[in-house]
Amino acid sequence: MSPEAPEPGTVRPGGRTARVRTAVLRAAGDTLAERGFAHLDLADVAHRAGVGKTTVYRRWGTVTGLVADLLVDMAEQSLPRTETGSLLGDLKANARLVQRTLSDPRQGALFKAIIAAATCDPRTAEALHRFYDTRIREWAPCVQQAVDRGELPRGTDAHEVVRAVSAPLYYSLLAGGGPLDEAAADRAAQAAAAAARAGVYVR
Amino acid sequence: MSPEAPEPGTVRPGGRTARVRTAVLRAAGDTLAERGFAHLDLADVAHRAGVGKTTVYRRWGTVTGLVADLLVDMAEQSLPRTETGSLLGDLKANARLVQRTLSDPRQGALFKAIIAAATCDPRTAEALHRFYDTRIREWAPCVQQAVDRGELPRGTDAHEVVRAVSAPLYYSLLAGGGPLDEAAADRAAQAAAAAARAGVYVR
DNA sequence: CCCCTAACGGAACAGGAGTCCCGTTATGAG
DNA sequence: CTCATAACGGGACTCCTGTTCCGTTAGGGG
Repeated sequence: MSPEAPEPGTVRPGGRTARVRTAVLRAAGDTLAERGFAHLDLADVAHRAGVGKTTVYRRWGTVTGLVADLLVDMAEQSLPRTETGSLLGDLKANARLVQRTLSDPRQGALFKAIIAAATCDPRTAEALHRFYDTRIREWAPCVQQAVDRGELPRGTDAHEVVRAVSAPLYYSLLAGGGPLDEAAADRAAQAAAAAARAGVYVR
Repeated sequence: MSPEAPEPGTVRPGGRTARVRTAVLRAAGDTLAERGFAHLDLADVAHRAGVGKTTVYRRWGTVTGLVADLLVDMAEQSLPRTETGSLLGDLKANARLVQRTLSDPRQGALFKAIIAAATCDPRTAEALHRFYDTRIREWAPCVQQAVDRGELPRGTDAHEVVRAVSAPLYYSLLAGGGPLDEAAADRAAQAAAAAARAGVYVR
């Protein structure tokens, strides 16, 4: 993201730099959620963060660059999954977590903006992939446990199952078609479980 | 879309106006696929279309407005679905159609750009919803036929099943995770069929 | 075929996003 | 504590996106 890598001297990630990063990323998230990707002005972000405009342009350069860094930050704060003991219970918990996130006005708008940014820039897309990878890795074990318990066929691709839970919820967010409520979340979980039991995700 | 509705005089949708619209929408699709949503300049679109810059700004105003009109145009040209006689065959045909569209460099990039535009503007989002609605309405009958044949439980929501086929393919396009090949298309179709057979989409 | 005017086109204009320059602050090594 | 310098901040500057003005072209009713 930073335009030029500092070669000669020492890097200084201490105090001020970290504080600026935190403030800017926070302001970026807020502004992105409110105004959306298209109407985002880096000068506005800088003003909100109480930081010089030049600083934002120097460290992140573009809107997509800023979003990419925001995603790295978001991936670091992954919440632990809950365990219910059954495959369907775990998948429903995951589905409802995603559903609540996307339904929330701020978070939903933020994700829309992030997705928009990712479609416009390869680096940001890569950051988004890594973000989802982190989330999926967190939830995959509950599928693997179901395989071990004999609830699902051997060789089931755990990651594919977890992705299958999220997919219809994101589709609702972006393409419309039905409200994004708990019923939709439960349907997503049940559909993924049914397909997995039928052996669709055996690799 | 048009900034102001002409009230007093007569509207003239004839010859020249239609020609300009066609040329501009074509140029918009090309430019959108090549440069993406973020780096789209309406002046560039106008130049490609061999049309005055002022005309584009007057009729469409913004990038999102132009994309919205492009979606109306795309929805009008919906291709007829194929019929294979079995539920899984029909769903696979649908899945592969979507997969081929999204895999194609031009079409894939175009859809990414359109989705980005839709996340930035409510009107464009509405146009995108209508577009998918058109497509889903086209394919829903094959699910309904399966219900009538007794392949699926009564009361199955045909639209939900069709959406379930597309969802994972769009998820792959936007969030990554696995190649967007024929195997992925077949998996999407099989998963939707399995979930539908299990009664997940009974309303 | 003629005329009114909807719609288009060129060019000048204005506003704002992003860049550059240079002085100031504060980090962290010695 | 001191100093070299990484990192920040303010403000002027540039260029490009979008607007406005007005003259020109062509659709379609009479």
